Amino acid sequence: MIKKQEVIPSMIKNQRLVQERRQQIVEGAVRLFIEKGFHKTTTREIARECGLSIGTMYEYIQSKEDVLYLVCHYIHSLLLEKLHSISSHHLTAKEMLASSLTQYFQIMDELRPYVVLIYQETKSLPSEQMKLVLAREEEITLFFEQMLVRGIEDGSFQIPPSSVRLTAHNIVVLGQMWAFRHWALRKMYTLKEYTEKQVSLLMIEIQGVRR
Amino acid sequence: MIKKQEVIPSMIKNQRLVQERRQQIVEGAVRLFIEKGFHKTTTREIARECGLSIGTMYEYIQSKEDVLYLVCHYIHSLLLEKLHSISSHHLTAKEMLASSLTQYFQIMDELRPYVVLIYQETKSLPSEQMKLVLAREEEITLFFEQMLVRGIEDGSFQIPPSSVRLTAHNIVVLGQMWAFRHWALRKMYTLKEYTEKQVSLLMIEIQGVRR
Amino acid sequence: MIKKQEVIPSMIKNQRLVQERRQQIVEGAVRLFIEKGFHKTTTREIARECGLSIGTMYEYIQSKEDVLYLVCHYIHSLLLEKLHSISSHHLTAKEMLASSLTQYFQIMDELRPYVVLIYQETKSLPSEQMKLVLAREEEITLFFEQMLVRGIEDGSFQIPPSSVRLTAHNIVVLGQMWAFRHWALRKMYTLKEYTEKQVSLLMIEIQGVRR
Amino acid sequence: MIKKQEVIPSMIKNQRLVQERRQQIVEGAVRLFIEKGFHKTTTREIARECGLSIGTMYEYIQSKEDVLYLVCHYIHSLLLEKLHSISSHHLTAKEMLASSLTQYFQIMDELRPYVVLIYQETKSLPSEQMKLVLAREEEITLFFEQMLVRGIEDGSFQIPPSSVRLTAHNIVVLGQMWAFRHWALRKMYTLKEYTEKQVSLLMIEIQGVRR
DNA sequence: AATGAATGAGCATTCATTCAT
DNA sequence: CATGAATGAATGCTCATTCAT
Repeated sequence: MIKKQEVIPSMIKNQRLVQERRQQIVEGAVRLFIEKGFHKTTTREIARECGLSIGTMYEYIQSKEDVLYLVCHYIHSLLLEKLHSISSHHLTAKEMLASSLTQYFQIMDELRPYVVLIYQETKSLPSEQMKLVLAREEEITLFFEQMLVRGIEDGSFQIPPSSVRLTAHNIVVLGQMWAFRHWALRKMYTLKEYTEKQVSLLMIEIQGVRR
Repeated sequence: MIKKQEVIPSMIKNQRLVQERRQQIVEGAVRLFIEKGFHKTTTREIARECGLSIGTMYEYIQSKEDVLYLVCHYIHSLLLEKLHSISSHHLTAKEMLASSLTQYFQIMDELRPYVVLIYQETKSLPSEQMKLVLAREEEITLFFEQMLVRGIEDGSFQIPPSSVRLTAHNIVVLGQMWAFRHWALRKMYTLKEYTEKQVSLLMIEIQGVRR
Repeated sequence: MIKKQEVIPSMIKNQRLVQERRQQIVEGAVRLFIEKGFHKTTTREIARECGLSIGTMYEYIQSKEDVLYLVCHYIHSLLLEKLHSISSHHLTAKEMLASSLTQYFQIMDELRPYVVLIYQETKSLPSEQMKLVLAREEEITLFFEQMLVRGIEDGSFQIPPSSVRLTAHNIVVLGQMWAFRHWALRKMYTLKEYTEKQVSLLMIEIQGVRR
Repeated sequence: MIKKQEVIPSMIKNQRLVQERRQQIVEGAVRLFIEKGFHKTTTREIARECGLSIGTMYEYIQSKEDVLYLVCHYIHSLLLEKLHSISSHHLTAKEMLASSLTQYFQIMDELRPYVVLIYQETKSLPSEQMKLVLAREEEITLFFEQMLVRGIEDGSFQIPPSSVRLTAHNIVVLGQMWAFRHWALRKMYTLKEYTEKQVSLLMIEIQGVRR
């Protein structure tokens, strides 16, 4: 599911090296993109930041947009990895979901600048790569959707089938919201407070009261 | 509330002319920004699109970022105007809110590209202007917050005071979500379905079940 | 016939200025192209040579290839202009042709570097512009073709119709040859000697001996 | 006469290997140069096309210009080889020349893209190598010059000594013209027609009518 | 002898902004 | 007030060549 679908060609043959150098590039670029945005970051800056010469960097990518794609891919990988490592050895489906949500909100807090970056720069990708990134974004939704489906199947949740996906979207968005509205939310709530309130709301939605 | 807080100096004295020309600029720019984004739009294109010469345009702004600020300001004006014109001659606070939410979702649908633009380009503003734009964004939240407060005061809603603002944020975000996740949501829901489900969820939140 | 078919768009509105500046560009570029060839000349060098800033130069052209096109166009204009100003107030068609040939060879000598440039760089043009340049090249052939036709019509020349165009091509090429084989020819012949011999040969061809 | 005048140093000692690899390089490069020109072909492309690594290729050349020189040398070798293999077991000098001319025109047709390449890219050679290439070009002229001299000596041809070399040049150029003016000539003549007309013209020149 | 990763000077081109008219 | 020609620093990207392995 988190398959590394590398669509970007490289001039370099040694695949191990390609992986390694691209990791370097991504790590340098992500810092800069967060700090000043994709458009205001120059390829020269990226090269300097990741310790490669401009020429060498271009042996591993084809265009500046490729760097953005690699960065988005990397962020989604981080996110999906953390998501899938969520511990779920709980007894009831309800408990498991609540715990997952809490952990998800925690992740959103940790990756706050990354989440904002994805939100703001995905649109700068060439359409082909944008599609791939959006597909990965949907994977996150799918993660929660499947969790919900399991709860429905064992009778724990009462969400009508037509609402399952929307509920998953709501979960995802209310989590990301902590990142992209942080400028406002932080003035009133701590992560803990925010998490408690939103999880509580989502649990109501999931238990199907009045739906 | 929708006070035109003009922070942008102009070379031109005649204030009526300044208003008029800036409206021209905004209307041209917004089309282009939606189509190709702020960074990929050139000042020349903006001038051409709004029927001014590049020189004349610069008599009314100081930098390209000013245009972005004017555009953001304009979008928020549109939004706030529509929001404040929401009809509210209903009997109960509950009914009034439900109707407002429905109308708000309708507005989000109409202004979809504008909402997305605000989401993606606000970060390109100089920090001073970004603050002003975010303040206007909070005004939208405030609109719903006040509506909730009225409902609480007359006993219709049971939201703990500490959650009022968050609920307002939730309303705003679940509305904007129809715009910025439209690429995924449109595959499953019509605006009507989306509105019904989300309004229903928000009404539960507001009526304070298990909170 | 020497119609200035300007196909190259410019950012500048004032057409007189466009003409003037392009003339500047062409005059600078032609010197450099002759000296070092099209590919080894940089746009910065062209700008410097013609006294424009690089930015200003690009207001009058769209690409480096455009400069090459303008240069080719200019050279053909020079050539065609000189060709059409060939005096031809002679009595017989035969005399007129001989004189024209002599003057044509004289022109080829004067424009030697230009002729070589056209020969070597036309292929670097985008195909659309190459076609236009080749069409102008054919105009030169046409010039002699028409002269031959007139001589045939009044009975002075005995060239079969199917050979008229080839004869015109031969005239043109034997003239250009003085330019592009000059490195070898100059070792043995002066322009005068070369002209006499080739004109004499061409006159035989035209008088149709054994054809 | 077709002596391989190797002026290009190599890192490799084994001369047989040097010959072999350079042949590989030339065969790859000539295809690319014809297709897209010398300047628009990259060394990487040449290496790929000839099946060598870029590093290996550079063991056998010193610069990209060296490849161009090798290519020019190769083309001249092809040309001179074909030229010298022209069958000449005819009786009279006149017949022999006519046959040679016909076969030469045939060769020019076969090698059309090569001839054009030489015409357009020789100027890109460093002057030292350009001289060598031009010397080989003169060898072609010399081939015909010698044929003419033999005809003069046995009384078959009546060309004044001062015109022999020019006549040889004319032969060479009228042959090459079929290649470099093919874009125009092909519209009116087949190779056969072209050959007949030009050979006929050249035979007049050689038989010295009115000279 | 072969390889291919690394280099960075250099290139064509863009574009926000200015300012003389 | 309006115009649009002029500017040049800055940008993304290329590619011939080298050299450690």
